[in-house]
Amino acid sequence: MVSIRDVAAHVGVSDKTVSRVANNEPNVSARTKARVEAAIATLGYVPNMGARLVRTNRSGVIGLITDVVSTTPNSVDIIRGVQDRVSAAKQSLLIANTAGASEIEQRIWRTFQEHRIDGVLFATMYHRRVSFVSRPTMPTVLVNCTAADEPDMPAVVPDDYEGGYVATLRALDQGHDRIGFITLNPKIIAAELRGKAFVDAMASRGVAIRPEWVRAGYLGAIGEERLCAYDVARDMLRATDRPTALLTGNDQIAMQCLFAAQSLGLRVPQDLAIIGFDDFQMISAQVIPPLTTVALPYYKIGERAADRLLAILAGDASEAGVERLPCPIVVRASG
Amino acid sequence: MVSIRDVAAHVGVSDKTVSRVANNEPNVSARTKARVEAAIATLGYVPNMGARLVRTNRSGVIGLITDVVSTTPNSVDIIRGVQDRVSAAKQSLLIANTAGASEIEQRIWRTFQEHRIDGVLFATMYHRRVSFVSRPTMPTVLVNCTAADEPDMPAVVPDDYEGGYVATLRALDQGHDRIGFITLNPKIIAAELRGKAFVDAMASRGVAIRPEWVRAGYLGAIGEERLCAYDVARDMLRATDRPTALLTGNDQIAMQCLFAAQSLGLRVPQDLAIIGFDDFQMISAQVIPPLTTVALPYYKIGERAADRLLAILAGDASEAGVERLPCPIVVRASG
DNA sequence: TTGAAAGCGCTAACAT
DNA sequence: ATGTTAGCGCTTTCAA
Repeated sequence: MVSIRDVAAHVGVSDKTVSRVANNEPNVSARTKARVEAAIATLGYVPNMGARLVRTNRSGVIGLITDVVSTTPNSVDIIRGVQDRVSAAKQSLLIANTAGASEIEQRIWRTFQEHRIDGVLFATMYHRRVSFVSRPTMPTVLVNCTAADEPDMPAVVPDDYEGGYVATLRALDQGHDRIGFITLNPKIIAAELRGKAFVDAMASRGVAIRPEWVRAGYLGAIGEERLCAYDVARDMLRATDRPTALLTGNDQIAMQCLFAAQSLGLRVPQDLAIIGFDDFQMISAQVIPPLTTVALPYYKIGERAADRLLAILAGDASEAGVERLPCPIVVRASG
Repeated sequence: MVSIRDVAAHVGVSDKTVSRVANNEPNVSARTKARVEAAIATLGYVPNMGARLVRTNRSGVIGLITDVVSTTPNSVDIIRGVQDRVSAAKQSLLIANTAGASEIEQRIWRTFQEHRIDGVLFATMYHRRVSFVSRPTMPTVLVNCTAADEPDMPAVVPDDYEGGYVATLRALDQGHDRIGFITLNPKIIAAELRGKAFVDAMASRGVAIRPEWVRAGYLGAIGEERLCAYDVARDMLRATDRPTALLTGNDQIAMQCLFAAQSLGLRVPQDLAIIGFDDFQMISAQVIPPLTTVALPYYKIGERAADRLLAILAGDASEAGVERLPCPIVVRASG
């Protein structure tokens, strides 16, 4: 590989001059600069980040840890958002995932140290609280999660409360007063927040909540749940005394509600309004009828998290605490 | 950061001895080795890959380029497969995506060179042919794609022909002889291969193909297609002379067929069998009824691609050519 | 504006 | 079995 020295020799200047040009430093005459740039181009010189790291102790690399599980491929948008911002800042992204196992997590932290990562983004695939075995030694921003023990740790999460509120208001504004809610596993933070928002929003309009119309769409513990929304929805909708609108914990639940409604001869949205959550477009946009749903702003979450980490690396001390991003409602045809 | 020299001083040996221990090289007495290891642990020494790279010209990093587009988040499994194999080999993964834009692709190749990547995996999110602006300078394995100009370039792709054949046989074996096919954009390689398989499999049993029952489920050019399978399926199924089984280009098409069937009062699979493709579980497993579908072996594709690249890096010259991985059929309830 | 010297953390190639 | 010397490609520091 051609090194800075080859370029220097080719032009007849010192290494340092080439270094200056390569790093866009001042104090190089326009003429020299042009000659060096020409040589760089003809020789195909590409700087060696490893060598640079050895001197500067800055790798130009940001690490991204995810806990991705095979069945939840939606939040790749987080990664896209991160990537776009990181590469705009001329940094690179080293990615690793824990697959949920903490021994793997240990290995990853080590790998990151070996590469002298500048900072870390720790992303979870659903909004939850995490606790660290050992506190990360490098600047870290949490993505889609918050730290159980350290509330001040920088984090970017969706505003699930707001999203739940907006969804409920949508149903209310459409004139519904018989509103059901088929939820996620209620132990998940997102479910908790959205549930609270549902209660508050209903109360704000003085509409009563019917407890028998609020049921979980999943069975089983976190990470091992099985979708049962179809049966739950059929059960709820078969009665003559039934809801006319259904809020749901995510688009998969909403999809099963669609099937349930159709199986009972109920037209959506005329006989029953259905509102999804997540805006997982592969489902929400392609189901019949397409879903009105609340979007989880994954791409923006990734962007913000990356920007905040970059700010911290640039020495901005003000970047502490949890940031909540709004969840805009996407109106399609289902409710 | 603590360096090899600190460890050496702490134990009272030379740098090189510590280096030997850190790299598991022979010719260190058990006693010295133990003492060095103890010092490494207490001082918290972590080797600096950058420095190592400068000497050895091996970064221990593999680059993964994807062309991921926001609407197709399924093939993340490729990434998981790659990651698992790469980290098993104690290498790291640098990820970047082109978002389809070739100027970005240029920048990425450069970034990879800056980090003196050992090798590259070039992954596409749907099976297609790619052509390179400039031939990659480092060892490369193609993932889910083949090179337009260089048939010998190592590549790992799904065996779409086999998958299409198996799907057709499934319908045939269930006793159907009125089989329709709602396809992907026919310009996509996968569609072409599966289409050929459909023709061949039907011929192998002497069952005639009805051209009016073979129609595209998408409208528009590659990358901008709009799903129209619902309308197409309804059109096909409304006639008295209608197919009793529907093969589909992917699970989204199959899902829309499900809605179409239900809207016409057709029961699946009793009145109409539907077979998906991809086994995108978020849909295939959660639709009512769950889909019988052909699985795209994304995880395995990732694993194999990584293994082949690692083999090449280890000096194995035999790793050339395209490898096709079987697409197993996953039998659920729809057909 | 430019360059010379030194050294970052590590390992290759030799000694010993 | 262990150590010495040199140098990878780069930047820092200081001098010219």
